[in-house]
Amino acid sequence: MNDVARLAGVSLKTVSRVVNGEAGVHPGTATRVLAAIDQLGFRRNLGARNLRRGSSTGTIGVLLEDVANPFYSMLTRAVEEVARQYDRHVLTGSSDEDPDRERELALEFCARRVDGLLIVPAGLRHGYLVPEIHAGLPVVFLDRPAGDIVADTVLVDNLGGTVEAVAHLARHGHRRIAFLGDAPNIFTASERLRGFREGYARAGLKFDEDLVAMGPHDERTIAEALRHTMERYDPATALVTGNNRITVLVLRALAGRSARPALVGFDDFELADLLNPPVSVIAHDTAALGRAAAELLFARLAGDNSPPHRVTLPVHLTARGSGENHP
Amino acid sequence: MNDVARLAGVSLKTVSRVVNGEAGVHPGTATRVLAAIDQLGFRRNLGARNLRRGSSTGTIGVLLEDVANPFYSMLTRAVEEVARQYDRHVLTGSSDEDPDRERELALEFCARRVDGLLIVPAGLRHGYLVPEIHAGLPVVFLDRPAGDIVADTVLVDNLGGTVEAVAHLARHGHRRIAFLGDAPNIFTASERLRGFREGYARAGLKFDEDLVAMGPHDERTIAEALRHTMERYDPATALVTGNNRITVLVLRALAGRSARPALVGFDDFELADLLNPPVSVIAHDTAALGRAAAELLFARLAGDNSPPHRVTLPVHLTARGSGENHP
DNA sequence: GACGTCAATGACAACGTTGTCCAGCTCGGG
DNA sequence: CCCGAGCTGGACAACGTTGTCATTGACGTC
Repeated sequence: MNDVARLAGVSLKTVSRVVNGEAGVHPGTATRVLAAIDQLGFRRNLGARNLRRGSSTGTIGVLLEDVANPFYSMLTRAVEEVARQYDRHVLTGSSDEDPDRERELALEFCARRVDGLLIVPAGLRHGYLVPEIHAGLPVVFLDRPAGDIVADTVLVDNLGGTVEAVAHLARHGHRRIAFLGDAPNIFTASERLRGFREGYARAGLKFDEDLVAMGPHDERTIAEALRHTMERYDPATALVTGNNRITVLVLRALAGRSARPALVGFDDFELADLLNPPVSVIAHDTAALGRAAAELLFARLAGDNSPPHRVTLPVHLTARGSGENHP
Repeated sequence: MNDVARLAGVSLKTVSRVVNGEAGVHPGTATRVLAAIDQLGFRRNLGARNLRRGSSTGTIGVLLEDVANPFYSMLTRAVEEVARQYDRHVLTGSSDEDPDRERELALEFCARRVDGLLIVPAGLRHGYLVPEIHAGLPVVFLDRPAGDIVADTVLVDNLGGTVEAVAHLARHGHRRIAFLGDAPNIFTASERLRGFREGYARAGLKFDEDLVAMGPHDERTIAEALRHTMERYDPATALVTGNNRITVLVLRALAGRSARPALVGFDDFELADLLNPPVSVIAHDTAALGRAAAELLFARLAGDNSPPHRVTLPVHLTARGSGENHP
C-alpha cells in the first residue's frame, strides 16, 4: 500500500480511502491511485484489515469425519451455501473420527479466529471448548451431540428411525432381524441401536443380542457379521444397517448371493433406487441438517443468546423393495 | 496477551516468549504465565502473528464446482490429506461452474493471503490471476487447464478415455454409438467429445453428429437426448456418457426399460459394480489427481521454479458388463 | 573490589491496515 | 477583501503479535 501511495504520489491514507470506496477523494486522485494499484497488482491484506478493524475474519470452521463421505460432503455444501448468504467462507477439516485430531483442529481454527464452529464431534469430551464458548464463540454440534457440555445441537431422529425400520420389517413378517451398526462409542450408532431394541420391544419380538454386530466395520468384519447372523440354525431373515457406509459394505458382501435378506439401511444414498432390488432406507434431508445447523450458528452470531437449542430433524422410511419381501 | 501479562505480573514480551516456547524464561515465571493464560482462556491470534512475522497464513484455497459431487469431495479429501502433511489448512469454495463466482472466490482467497491456490476452473479467462502468480502465488489447475495463461496443470487423459470407450464398444459390434456429454465450453467435455470422434475414426465408423448431445444436462434434457438417439429408424445401440452425473441421470432415465443400450460412462462411481448390469466405466484415480496437484503446489511452495508442468494421469477402462453386450 | 559474563526480563518498533483528527485549499457570501 | 464552510489530503495511533536490542542483577574471576 505504501508502494501504491508512492507511485500515485499520495499518502497512504488516501490509498486506503480509495480501496475502501470512502467519500472525499478527488476523482482524478482516485484514478491515479487505481492505476497504481493495477500496475503493482496490489491486493489489500484482509488479515491486517481485520486485525485493525477488530472485525470478524469472515470464516467459519467445519469439523467432520471425512469430507469424502457423501453424507458429509452434502453437509459441507449446505453449510457453504448458508455461509455464503452471510458472507462467510468455510474452513474444513476432517477428524477421521479421532478426538485428538478434532481437538487440535478446533483449537487451530479458534486461533485463526473463525467466527463460529460447526462440529460433527468425534470424541466425547468437549471441555476444551468451554473457554472459547465462554469468550463468545458460537459452536453448533451437528449430527451428534457434544459429549460433556451443553451446546446447540442439530440431530436427526436416530431412535425413531430404527424403531420404524424394525416395525417395517416386522410388519412384513420378519421375526429375526439383525443390526449391523457403527462403533458403539459413536452417538448415532448407539442411538440407532437403542431404537433397534425399542423396535423389537414394540413389535413384541424377542431380542437376541447375537444378531447385533457393532463396528467399526470394514469389508472383513461385515462379511464376518453376515456369516454370524445369517448362517446359523436360526438365521436372521432381515437386516438393518446403521449408516450409508455399512449399507454399501453389506450390499457388496451380499452381491451375487441368490437369497438376500430383507434390508433397510439408515441414511439414503445415491443409486439406492436403481439397485436390484432397490434399497429401502431411513432417509433424512442431509442438506436440511447442514442448513439448520448453519442457520443456528448465524443466528447466534447475529446476537441470539437464548438457551442452547437441541433440534431433532425427522426421518422417514423410504420403502423401495429391499425391506418388503417376506421371510 | 496484555491481560495475561498484567495478571502474571510480567511484561508482554515475556508472555510471548512463553507462548512460543522460547528459551530464557525462568521456570517459575513461565508457570505463572501459563496459569494466567489458562485462567483467562487466552489463545494467541494467529492472524496477528502471521502479520508480524511475515510468515505464511498456513492455508491453501481450493476452488471447485461443487463439494457435494463425490468426484470433487474425493479430490478435496486428497488435497486436505496432503495439506496436512505440509501443515496447511484448506479453504474451500464452490464456484457452481460460474466464472464470476470463481474469480470472486479466488481473489478473496488471495486477499486472505492463502499460500497457494488449487483451481478446477469454471471459466476460460484467468488473466486476473496473472498479478498474483507474478507476485509468487503458486496456482495449480486441476482436472481442467487454465483458459488463457500457462500454469501448472494436472489432468486426466480425457481424450484417450473416450477413444478407448468407443473402441471397446466397437469391438463388441456396435456401429452406432451416442455420446451424452456436458456443456461443450467445459474443457473435459470438449476433450471427451474429441476423443469420441477420434474413436469413431480409429474404428472406421461413420460419425453421425445426430448421436451427440452436449449439455448442460438435467433429467429432462437427458430423457430428450435418449429419445432422440434411441428412438429412430437407425437408433444408437450403445452410449458413452461424459461424466459421473450424466451417467447417473442416464441410468435413472433408463431404469425400467427392458432393452438397454450398451453403456460406458466416464468417471467411476460408487456402486457402479452393484447395478444390474454393472456399469462399465472409464475410471481414473481421483484421489491421485488431487494428491498430484497438491504435491505440485507444495513443491512450488518449497521453491521449485521450473517451467510450468502439465501432467496427464492415465485412465483405464473397467469393463463390468454394461458395455459388453452385443447389438 | 573492579570487571566481565550470563541469565532473565523489558522497552520499542514494526507487520499492513484503518479510524481520528487536523491542516490547507477553494469558493461563495457579506 | 475577509471569513467560514466544504472539500481534499496527510500525520499519527492502534489492532495483537514478535524481533531487536538494552537493562538489570547475580555470580565468578583476577
